Amino acid sequence: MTHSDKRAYFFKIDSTIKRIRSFMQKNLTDANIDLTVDQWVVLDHIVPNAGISQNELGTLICKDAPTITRILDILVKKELIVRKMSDMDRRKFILELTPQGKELHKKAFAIIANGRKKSWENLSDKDYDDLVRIMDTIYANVD
Amino acid sequence: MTHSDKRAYFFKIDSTIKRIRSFMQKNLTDANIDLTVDQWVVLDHIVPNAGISQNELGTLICKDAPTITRILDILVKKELIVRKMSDMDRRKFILELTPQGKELHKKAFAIIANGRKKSWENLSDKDYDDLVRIMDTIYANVD
DNA sequence: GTTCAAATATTGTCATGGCAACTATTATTT
DNA sequence: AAATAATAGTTGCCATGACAATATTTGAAC
Repeated sequence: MTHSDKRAYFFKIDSTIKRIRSFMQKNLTDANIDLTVDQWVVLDHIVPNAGISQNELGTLICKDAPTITRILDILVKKELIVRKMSDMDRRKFILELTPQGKELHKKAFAIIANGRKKSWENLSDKDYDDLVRIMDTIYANVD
Repeated sequence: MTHSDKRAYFFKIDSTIKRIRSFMQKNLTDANIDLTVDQWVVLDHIVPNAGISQNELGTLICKDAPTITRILDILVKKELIVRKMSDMDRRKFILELTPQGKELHKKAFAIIANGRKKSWENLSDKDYDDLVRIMDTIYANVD
């Protein structure tokens, strides 16, 4: 890798991820879905993990505890999820989607899936494997 | 690309970039350099572009005008850069590093260069080319 | 030359992210 | 059992990012 290449790679990834986020956000907004991309990520990870705690959710989606708290506050206010006290451990909350939450998740999923498809056009399965390997390698290098 | 792969790629990139940023930040902080990663990026792009305007800088590093304004406010307060009025166009500022700014940039550069090297271990030139191509393709897809 | 449109920068609001401090609860140690 | 440590979650502060609104200045149209 040349010197100038080394300079650019953080910035390259950073600007691309910002652009993808903005694209996904626009798709959601255009579909009249009142969710940010991060709120979507949270919703989408509660669905297959009903009853998950806030900490577990944070670990799962790489967000720290304060960020989880604040996103959940918003989702509760929007009546998309509920925090239930855990009987086992009264420090914990049990997270679940409301009926409206499930409905909105379903609607948003179609939009997001379409966005993922469009954003990956002209790229192959091997590209995907390479991307994952490169991301995982960097992740391990900076751990 | 399989369904489950499609689901994961935004999140994969997002969490990796967060980790890289945190790694670079720790390197700076450990070296007693009072700069955030984004403040570093701004400084580092004024150096080879002395006299650049705020808008041009924003375009260069993919940050919007308000973000540039606020990061520059901080850098001015830290006495690392100065905003000079443009004689050609009184709407514009001309950005330059102070002597302290140049000194800190030099010190930070060594830290960042080392971090880049470490973060890219076990990856090849071809990996870099692939990463850039994939990022550019996605960027174009969502444009 | 005045009017209108565009460009530059700033400010405001809200969402997210990192960090530290804090409360409440549970687990461990003795 | 009491003291201590660890865990779960919240709140505060500041930096960044997206978006909208604004002021100032410049450029274009007439």
